[in-house]
Amino acid sequence: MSQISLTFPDGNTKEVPAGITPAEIAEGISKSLAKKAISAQVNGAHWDLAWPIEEDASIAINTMQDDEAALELIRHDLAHIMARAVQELWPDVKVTIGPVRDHGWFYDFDRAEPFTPEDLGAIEARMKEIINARDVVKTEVWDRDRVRQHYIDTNEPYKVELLDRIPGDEPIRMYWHGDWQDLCRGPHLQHTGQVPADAFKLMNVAGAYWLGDSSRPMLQRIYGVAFKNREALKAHLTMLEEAAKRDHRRLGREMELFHMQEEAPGQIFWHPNGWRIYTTLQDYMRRKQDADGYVEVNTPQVVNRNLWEASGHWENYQEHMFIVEVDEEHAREKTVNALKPMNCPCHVQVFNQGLKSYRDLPLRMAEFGSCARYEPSGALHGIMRVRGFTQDDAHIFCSDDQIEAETQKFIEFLAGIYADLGFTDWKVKLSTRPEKRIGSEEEWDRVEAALGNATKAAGYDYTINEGEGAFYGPKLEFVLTDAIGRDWQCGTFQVDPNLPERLDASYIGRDGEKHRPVMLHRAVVGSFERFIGILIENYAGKLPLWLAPRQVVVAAIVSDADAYCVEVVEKLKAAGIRAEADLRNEKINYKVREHSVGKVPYILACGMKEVEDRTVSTRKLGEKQTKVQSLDEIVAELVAEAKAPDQR
RNA sequence: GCCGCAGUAGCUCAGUGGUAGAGCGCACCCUUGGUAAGGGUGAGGUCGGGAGUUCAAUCCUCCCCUGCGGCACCA
Repeated sequence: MSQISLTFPDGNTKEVPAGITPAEIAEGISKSLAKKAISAQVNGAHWDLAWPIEEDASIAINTMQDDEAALELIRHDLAHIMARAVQELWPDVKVTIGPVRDHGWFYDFDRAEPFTPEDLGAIEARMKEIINARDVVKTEVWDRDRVRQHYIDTNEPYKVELLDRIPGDEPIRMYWHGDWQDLCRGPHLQHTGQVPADAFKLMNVAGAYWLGDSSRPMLQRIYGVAFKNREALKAHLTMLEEAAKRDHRRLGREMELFHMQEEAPGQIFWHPNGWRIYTTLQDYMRRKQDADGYVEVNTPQVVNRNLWEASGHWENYQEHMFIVEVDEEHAREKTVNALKPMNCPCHVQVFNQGLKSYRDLPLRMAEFGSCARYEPSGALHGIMRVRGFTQDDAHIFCSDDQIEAETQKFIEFLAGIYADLGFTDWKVKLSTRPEKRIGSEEEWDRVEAALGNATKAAGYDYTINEGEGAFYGPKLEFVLTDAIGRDWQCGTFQVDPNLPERLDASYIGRDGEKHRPVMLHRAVVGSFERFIGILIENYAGKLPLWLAPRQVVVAAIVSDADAYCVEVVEKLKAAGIRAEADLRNEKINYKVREHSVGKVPYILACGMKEVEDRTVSTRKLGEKQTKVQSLDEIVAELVAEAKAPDQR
């Protein structure tokens, strides 16, 4: 038998017979390691203890102390255990796939009846029985035809299809625990009892298309979460509760920011508090844009079909457009219009007025453009995904050789805004040429390189989103990570030579000839509606003072202090602070609680002591202790803190 | 759009084949209270919309709308 050389984590090497398994290696090291071992890393790959090693390799034995390997195995095996439990309870259910994901796993089933919450309880109970049975996991490599015949015989059509999708040269592994069998690439634990029985939970059932394809059957997906121990599971469930508390739909109600109702699905009724956030953010963006060389325009909402046909939207985007037909009294035919889903065609119309010179470029045309898109009903989500929204949109008309410089300028612009708004953790993705595209390979090469180079020049790294660009050009996407680790794609930057062509935009070059400009579509926050939702959730409603709709409530402790409270409010208002008095016949405890729930950043309480000393008792949101300050002191402090970041 | 679940007072929710309840909020009264809910009284609902079954429907059936969780979508 041939020998192979294994390298251990400590750098030692050992000659062993080819075909040795990690289980045997662990056994050779120590009895206790053999007992604790759960899997191995072989040349960096996650390796089942039972898989033979046939060539020279580096090897490390994993135990339950190795979090990544342990969680992977626990979650993966739970997917199989759940599938087995389901088939034991309902033998006619067809199994499909069940990958590890996020904090757990999911498994998709084909079953005529929907799973109910009671079913989930039954499945969970059955899973615990399987775990307690400590069934040994067995593995065998089968040849392809045998697997296919097996799944034809057992009437598992999805497995047959999966089998056919496995590349021809990969070994096909069959696993068992108990009598239950599955096709799976592994690795696995050694027996079901290694899975902690009290550290998982089935969360919910949802529909999911087979292979993610909306033309394929809808399956039922059961989601589960799993951890190494019960404490970790509990911590996760607590985290979910905390996340639910910062849900912008809930905070939107508690802070009286907005509401939505069924007469206008996907559109927002902004209340005074919410609209204050909106206009504050928009004012800030306008100042930033003005300072960065943009000109602001405003264009029509309802635009005739002719323009959408010329731009290509009528052909490619019509299903997402609100169509407005108007019977004009004297017209022979109805005129057909659409609410604009995007601003770009209108901006080209502005550009096309009058002859443009190369001296006018780059022309940075901005609009807080109100758009309407008929989003699929299932996509709507609070104020994050809506049918009526306003973008911080702009189009930069420029020549080819200005693309790179404009890209870099934009990234620097965006970075400053994200920092001002409290987001320092964000990344750049470069989406490259898709399969269906226009333009030459040389053009794509050049423009993709321009975007990549500009990103680096601005001081940022990027990852590639292969094939995710628009059909007319590549794009950059800016994804920010919020306070609880969720990613949101907000900023975008797209190179578009297509629309100027379609809408016949041109400028006169230095050579006196007509040239075609390129358009750079760009946005920083994306839609104000969605971005405000992100801000609310990121800050859990505790917005920085400059964005907070109600900045200060002056609360009377006794009614004899009412007049003084009003005086304090007037003084704050005169200094530009958004302040109101709370003179209601309630105890200070009640007022403090209510305004804390309403996320008011500062409560200034005033009783007779404050009246006599002309002071206030300041309580900052989220803090328990209070501070007695003179009127002048608190006004000065608040004025300083309430300044927008660009005005400090 | 697809699968599943849900829709009862402003909010959170309970409930029943015989025209409905709680807590909070709201109004009024008492209380003037020192930093996260003081007490009392009262008002408030076409039980999402439509059709059907029934002597009778908020409750059962069907259709629609909206929301929620996913999936798909996000030229």
